[in-house]
Amino acid sequence: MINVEITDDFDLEKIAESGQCFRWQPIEDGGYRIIHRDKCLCIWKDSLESALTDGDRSDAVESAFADGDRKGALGHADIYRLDCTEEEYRDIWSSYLDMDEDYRNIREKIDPELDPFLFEAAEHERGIRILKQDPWEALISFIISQNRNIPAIKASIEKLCERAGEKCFDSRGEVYYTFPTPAAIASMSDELLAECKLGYRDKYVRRAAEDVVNGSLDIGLIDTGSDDDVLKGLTGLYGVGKKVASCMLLFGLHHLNAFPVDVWIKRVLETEYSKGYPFDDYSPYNGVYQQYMFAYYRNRTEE
DNA sequence: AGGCAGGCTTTTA
DNA sequence: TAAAAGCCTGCC
Repeated sequence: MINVEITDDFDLEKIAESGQCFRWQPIEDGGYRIIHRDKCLCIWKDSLESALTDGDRSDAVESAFADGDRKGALGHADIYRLDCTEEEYRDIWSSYLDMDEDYRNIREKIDPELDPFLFEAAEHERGIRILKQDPWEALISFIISQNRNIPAIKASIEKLCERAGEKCFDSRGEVYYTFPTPAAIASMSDELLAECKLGYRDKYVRRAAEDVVNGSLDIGLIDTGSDDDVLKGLTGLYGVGKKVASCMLLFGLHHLNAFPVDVWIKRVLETEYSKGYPFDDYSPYNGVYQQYMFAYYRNRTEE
């Protein structure tokens, strides 16, 4: 168990509810269990007070930033408790959580006078980050996502993992399943795949898995060339249109300028930006702002 | 070539 | 019953 000090925008619940990841699970004491590749992390936000009284803080706390001490001294800092080693945090989780990116800086580029809607959205959704998820998992997850709401997506993905993923145990002894490899999905029977309730998308998922197994799709080589080239390559896949390809770009390949347009964002563009959206002004962070608007508009209209 | 209608599985609200 | 982080096919 380690403590990590985070000074940048970072909100576990907002990330979990943002719709970019589908396997973050709320656990006891307001924490979350995160599965990434074959690893599992339990993370809790601690109050600064409890961390201070909990033994020697200076030894226990690892700064999330190279200049964390300076930022921590100026602004506020939060302490998080993670059930991993310092090495695992440095090598895996800090990268997965995109801790090298300064989201506060990205957020503060928004001019409240020029773009009050985006400013309001970003203020409201402050704490969202763009995770560096496994590309294969992101591709399949967003193929599954099409024409379904988020609870339904989560249910299908969890069923898929239970049936074809690897069974593991977290630090609390709870079971978790890894996201299935292409080979594991390709070898599923029709009956087993049908149990995941993918509907008409099951053939897309199976095809993607088969394409990787037979070598016609190399996930490691997808991200080569210009953004347009990568997008073109992705939309060539069966069941992958512009929207799913954009999600793969943003959430699987971490192109922060990718801008997925789904039914919610379409409404935002129609109602709030009928005279056009200034993509050029927001490059290369269009995808980050998209996440603020997506979450904000969705939360607001679901009230 | 590019656009549009219709169909598609199942869950959620 | 309509809508859901859409896409494919067939047709024009």
